Amino acid sequence: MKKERELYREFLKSKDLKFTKPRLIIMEAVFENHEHFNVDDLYEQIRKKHKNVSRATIYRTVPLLVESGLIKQSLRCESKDIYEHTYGHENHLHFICVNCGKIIESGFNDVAELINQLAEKKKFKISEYNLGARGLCENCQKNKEQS
Amino acid sequence: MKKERELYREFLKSKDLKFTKPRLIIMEAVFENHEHFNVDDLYEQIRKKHKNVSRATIYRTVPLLVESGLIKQSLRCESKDIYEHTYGHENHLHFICVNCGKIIESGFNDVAELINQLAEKKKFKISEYNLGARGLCENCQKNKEQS
DNA sequence: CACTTTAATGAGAATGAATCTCAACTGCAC
DNA sequence: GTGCAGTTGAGATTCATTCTCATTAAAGTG
Repeated sequence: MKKERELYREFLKSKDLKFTKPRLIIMEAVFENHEHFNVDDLYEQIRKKHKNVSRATIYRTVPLLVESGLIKQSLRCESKDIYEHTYGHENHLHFICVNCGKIIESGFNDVAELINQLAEKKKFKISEYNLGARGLCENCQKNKEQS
Repeated sequence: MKKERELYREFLKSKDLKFTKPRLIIMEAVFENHEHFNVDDLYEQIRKKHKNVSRATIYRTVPLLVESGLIKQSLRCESKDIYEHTYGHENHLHFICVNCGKIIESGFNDVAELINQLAEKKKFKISEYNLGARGLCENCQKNKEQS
């Protein structure tokens, strides 16, 4: 958390943006818990402690966190944008259960390299990539069988 | 197109759904041109020939085409859901230019297998997966350098 | 520390993609 | 052809996200 905070502060400074209270509160909330979140959940979480941080500010701050490289946008889930931590986390693959919304992660090594090779061939400059699969998690498979 | 149509008809029958004129018009429009589309573009395209097909019907029909396996949902682009053909097309990777919206495709062989292996480990049943990268296409890289 | 400038914030309004409603319509089985 | 359940069109509605604007607060300067 300490390091994230310093990186964030430096990022803001480099962009001539102010290190404000709401921006700090939101950043701390992001790194407090989950590795995946959407703005709505984040808003609820922040509201428990800070009644006066508005949705708009969260929507304005999350893209800053993305630009700073601390988090990245992930696949959508239930028609909401979701985000995940990147700082200190390896690239990974998401298995998203279409029934219960559960997100299962799985590491991989080779895919990143493959993608980079292909991008180079197409002269495409990657800023971010996503790899995700939708389907049913173990539990939901069992439940479906029964019914 | 013939085969798509037959597959679609069979699919509808198997689900006790009717093979209606709007469902045919929409399906034909989908396979007429693009391999990538969003509902808005599809609506405009259909409107040129058929003034009385409504947006709602397109929004209702596209999920049927997905369920039938003829198309699948792809990564979002410019805050709209986009879809791509699957029938007769191999799996591929998308490079999406965040500047001009261009979608560049690239084939791959190994990723699918890797994903399936990982899914099996996690006992996850995949119905569909996506692999996409955002960044800048060749043109937009050049333009950015100049300005 | 007070001052000044300029960006950032909160609250609610606005936007826009996607979904829903419901009366009118149409496949299709008989 | 008849009947009926599933479909449709049009517009209303929803809901995530973005915008507006008056108010507030960083943070450099003297």
